[in-house]
Amino acid sequence: MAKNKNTEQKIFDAATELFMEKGVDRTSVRDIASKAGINLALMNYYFRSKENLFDAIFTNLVKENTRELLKILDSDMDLEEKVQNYVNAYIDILTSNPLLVPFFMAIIHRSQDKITKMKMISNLYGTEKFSQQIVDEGKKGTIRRTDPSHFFVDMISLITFPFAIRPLIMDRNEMSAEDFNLFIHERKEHVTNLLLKNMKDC
Amino acid sequence: MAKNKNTEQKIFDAATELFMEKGVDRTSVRDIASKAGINLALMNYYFRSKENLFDAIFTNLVKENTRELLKILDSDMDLEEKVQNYVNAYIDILTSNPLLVPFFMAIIHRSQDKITKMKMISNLYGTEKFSQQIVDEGKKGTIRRTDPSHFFVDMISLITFPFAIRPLIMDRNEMSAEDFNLFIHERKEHVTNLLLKNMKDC
DNA sequence: GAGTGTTTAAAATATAGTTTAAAACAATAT
DNA sequence: ATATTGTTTTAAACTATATTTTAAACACTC
Repeated sequence: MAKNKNTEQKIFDAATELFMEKGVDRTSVRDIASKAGINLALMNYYFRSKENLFDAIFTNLVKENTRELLKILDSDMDLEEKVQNYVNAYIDILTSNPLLVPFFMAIIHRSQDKITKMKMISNLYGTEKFSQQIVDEGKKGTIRRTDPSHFFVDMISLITFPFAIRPLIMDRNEMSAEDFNLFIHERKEHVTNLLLKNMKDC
Repeated sequence: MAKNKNTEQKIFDAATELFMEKGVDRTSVRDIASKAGINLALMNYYFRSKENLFDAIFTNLVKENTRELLKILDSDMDLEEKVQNYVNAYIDILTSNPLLVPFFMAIIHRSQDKITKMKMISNLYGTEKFSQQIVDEGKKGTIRRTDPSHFFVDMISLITFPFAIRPLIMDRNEMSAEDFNLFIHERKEHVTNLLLKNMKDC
């Protein structure tokens, strides 16, 4: 840990951790200040309010975690390779930060009014190009005709949902954090197969 | 005697709505009182505390919404019919109360410590009997050998996740609430097919 | 050492959940 | 019909904590 991180960054980091762990509403600015080792009022000095700080953190998290995924969707790989890459990359991202999904879920539920936030997560979603590719390959006959919106929802559901219910899965199957990661790792191939098999006629 | 049942129920109902809509932590007891049209102190009179009220509501919601699903899983249908019934029943329940999933997600994230709550949701999960059935039919050769825990996660993910991101789906595809219901209705068959097809060799 | 940006301490607001004490009510026994 | 009792409701107070604002202290640069 770099020891002279500037104060703004310390606040930002501490808040990020706390928001993800305990949820925005159960994190007080005192918690943030004390975790960052700074005075209470500094949060206000750097980010006018808690809500503002939250916005900054949220925007940052979305940017950090979508770039790679969108690049894959927009690339020129064929569908099969693309799905495979997307699933792997997405699961890798989430494995290295298992709280990302519950955090986003909470935000969707929490700030339905704030369309802006919605739009940002929404971009995690399929691009036009990807949808078109599914339609095209359906017409060409390389794959079964598939509704892109259902396909996309399937894919995201299968990838992300296990992280949303991670505590339940771990509890029920008596898994450690490592066990869970193993389980999730298995899902890379499992989900890819499930999705691709469904696209093929048979 | 009739009147007090009324008040208690009014509090219970108002709180249920608010908790599901805005989340537990963003709902104040004053909100509840005003929505229920009762005095602030009555909440404490009937349910000792907000957390207590929350527990009561939560327990009730779980009970209400799992009974039918567990009955299906424990029934003597063959696997194919069972999956079909489960998917349909689950989607019907969620369609008639689209906030159920986000609410449960929030709880999982919110009260990871409270094991009891975990266990309750956990029972939404596959029963032993169902898992065994998957293993058995795999051995018999009626279906491909399938890992029950992955299968179950797949099934729940595909059913419930769309509700967790409902605002996003609606926003992105410019859907009204009705459109969304239609989309979800389509998923009954879609998800069933996806799951069943994957269990067959081909 | 004046001026700048940064940090601290403390006061002022605001809102949360909970508790109290007494009034209003309903049912029943006198 | 009235007094007694237990239940339900009310308004206000209490306690705790969250958030925002203000002003002063510090430290660095020019």
